Amino acid sequence: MSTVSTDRTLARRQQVLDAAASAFRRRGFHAASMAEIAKAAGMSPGHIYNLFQNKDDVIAAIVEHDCAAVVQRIIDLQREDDVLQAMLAETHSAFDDSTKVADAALTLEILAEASRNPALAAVLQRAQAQVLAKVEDLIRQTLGPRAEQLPAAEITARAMMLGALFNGLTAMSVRQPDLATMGTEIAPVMQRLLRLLLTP
Amino acid sequence: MSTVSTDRTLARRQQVLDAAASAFRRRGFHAASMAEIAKAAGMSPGHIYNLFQNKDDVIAAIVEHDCAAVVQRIIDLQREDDVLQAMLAETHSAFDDSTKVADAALTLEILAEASRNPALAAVLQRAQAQVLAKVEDLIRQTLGPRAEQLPAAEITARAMMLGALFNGLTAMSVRQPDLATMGTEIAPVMQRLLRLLLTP
Amino acid sequence: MSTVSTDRTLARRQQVLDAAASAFRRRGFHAASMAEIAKAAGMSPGHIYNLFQNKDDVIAAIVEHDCAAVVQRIIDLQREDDVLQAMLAETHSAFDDSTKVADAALTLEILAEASRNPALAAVLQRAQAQVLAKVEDLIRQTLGPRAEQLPAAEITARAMMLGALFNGLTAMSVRQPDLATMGTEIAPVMQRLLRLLLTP
Amino acid sequence: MSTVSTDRTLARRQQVLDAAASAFRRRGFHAASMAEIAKAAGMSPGHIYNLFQNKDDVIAAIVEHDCAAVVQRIIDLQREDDVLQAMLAETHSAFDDSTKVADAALTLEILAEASRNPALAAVLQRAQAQVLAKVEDLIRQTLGPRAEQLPAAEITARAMMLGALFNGLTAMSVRQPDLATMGTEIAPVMQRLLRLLLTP
DNA sequence: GATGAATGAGCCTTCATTCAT
DNA sequence: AATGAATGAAGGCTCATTCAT
Repeated sequence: MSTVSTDRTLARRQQVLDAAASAFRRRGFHAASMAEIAKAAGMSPGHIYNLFQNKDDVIAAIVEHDCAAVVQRIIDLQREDDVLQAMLAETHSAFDDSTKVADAALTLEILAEASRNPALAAVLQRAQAQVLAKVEDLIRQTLGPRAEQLPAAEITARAMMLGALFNGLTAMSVRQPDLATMGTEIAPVMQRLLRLLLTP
Repeated sequence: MSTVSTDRTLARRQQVLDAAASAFRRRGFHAASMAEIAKAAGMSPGHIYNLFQNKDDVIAAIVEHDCAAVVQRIIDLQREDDVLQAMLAETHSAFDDSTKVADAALTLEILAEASRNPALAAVLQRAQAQVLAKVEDLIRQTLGPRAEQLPAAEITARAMMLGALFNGLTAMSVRQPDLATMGTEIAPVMQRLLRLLLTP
Repeated sequence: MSTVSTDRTLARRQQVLDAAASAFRRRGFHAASMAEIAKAAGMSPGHIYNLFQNKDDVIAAIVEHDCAAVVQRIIDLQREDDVLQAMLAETHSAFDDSTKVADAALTLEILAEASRNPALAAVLQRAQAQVLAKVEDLIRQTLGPRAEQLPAAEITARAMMLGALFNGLTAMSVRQPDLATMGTEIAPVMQRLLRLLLTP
Repeated sequence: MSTVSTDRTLARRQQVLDAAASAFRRRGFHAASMAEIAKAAGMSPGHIYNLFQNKDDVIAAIVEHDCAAVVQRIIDLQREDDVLQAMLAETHSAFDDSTKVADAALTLEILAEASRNPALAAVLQRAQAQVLAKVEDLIRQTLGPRAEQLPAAEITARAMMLGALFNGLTAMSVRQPDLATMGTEIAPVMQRLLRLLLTP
């Protein structure tokens, strides 16, 4: 593993990440084989080991990449006129959008894996720190001027609970897939919860 | 696989379930081998297959068993004077209690597995239906007489969000294990959320 | 293994033989498990080992039993007015009768097994000696008075070739199952071959 | 499993086929383990699965290879001055040649296997079609000019019975290995049968 | 940089057989 | 005589990883 990263190398890495993300989402982390990923990435299995240390290293890179995507989505959210409404829409798609459901599976598997793999846990925590900071930003924004009256710990706690809420919906989308059927009923309750976390 | 279950057979099954639950919690579902479980259960690998159809069947039995435990915990909760306080205590232990953290890993892995294993998904959904009903009971109780004024769908939605909240905390305990350090800060926010779900 | 054989024991043995023959025919010798046979025979797996030494011993007993059936069929044949026509009918059923086709599979498997299992080979050869003798009888009968003019070795050779012919048809029924479709075309050729072996 | 086959890959495949054929002949299809074959082929068990889909695929390849060998032997036969005499020699070797006897075991086992394994059955039937066609050629040749006067179905029927005869001898070589002792006696009868099938 | 042939440990599962009762 | 719980060796197969080229 050389530390120099030419453009070419970076592009090759990205090919692997794209292929792996797709394979992991489709088949799960354990079920997706390196051979399968290599094929989808248009290179030999051996070469993946020139770009990544091992399979765990690939998933770690994906976690970091996904984290960036989450951060970006929060940034997008900040630009919305009605943040709360936008979040509700997010809630719905967690159950309706099949892509999101597939994502849920991978997210859960990564969390499970991380709870037993310290290296992955470290990556996840670093990523989480970034997301948390961004969510705190968002909350400060929705709070408006009164944000300054609240202690930082309160903001952090709200951000955490917001995270718990969305992660929990991911879990529930597996536990109760038929949720989608009665999805509309959830909105008002979710709305009240969000308001409680986002407004003074 | 006989359908009759003598006391002896039941005890043997339980030995496997205990050994498997421990192994799954310690090493994960995929990493734990049947040989390992058999050894811990004090029997031969082959004999496990006289008691269970296969590895999936073992995890399914564990899911059902865990579901019963959750239902029981809710029943215990209903007997508490201050349900809300008891729930807050539950929240804390999710981060402090190392047993709970180990449980979290298994829970997440089961959810991930279920999202790609229809048989397990079915078991999980059946279990979930029971838990949901019980949580609705609990909510009706905390709502008191005004429960009758709320539509059933509202109660269900609250129960679901309560589930999401606790499942979300499980996920967050992996994402941010250092949460325990600042655990106390979370309590007030959690308390407000719970009150919103449990009171009129 | 006691050497005394009460009526009850004999009956129990027969139950096993019937169950085993059925299972072997249906699933093959290797694929049929002792547990499966025990169930079909209405007894425990363990008890089979009170009646037979092992799985090979069961198949050996079946071979002996089948041999007796073959001998009986030859005796029946001898009573026919037109032996040759009766044999032709036999030829047809080898392809048409699905029971016979299943038998063919077992016969072939037993032969394969015997070629590597000396004990089974011995049983098979003893059985074969009986069948051969009976076929020689049959040939002598069809030859009529002129049988005495032929050397014994000639009769034996004819009997052997008759055996080869029928065993060969068994093999061909696997190699070319579509034979049944054009079965009628074979009759005349078979008839000539049989006449060559059965008449002076 | 790539569809391209380099020389190297082809050679490796052949190593497996040789090792497997030997192991199957020596120990039988079910008794021979992939590990055993891999060792004899000078490679790891895992690598066999880069060259063949599974154990069945290996036996299928052997069947195809053996079929080609049979076809070749028929071609050789066609070049003989006295086809009938050459066939008689073939008959003898079926009992005398220990290689042939070992072959017999494998042949029988393959037939048994095929009768319960549709994929193998398909391979066998395709192979058989080729052999049958070649035998028909041979018969036409021995019939000489009069072949044209016979209907195609008659030729086919003769070819089939010829196949049955040789397959039957294979079976008989297991049923009655002592046949070799009196082998000479069989020749005249066999000769007459062959003449009946090969001449007008 | 890139290949892909090759490894080999390890997994789940089956099943003939035994033995305490 | 009869049970059936229990064994444990063995089997086919997968796959992350390596390394000669």
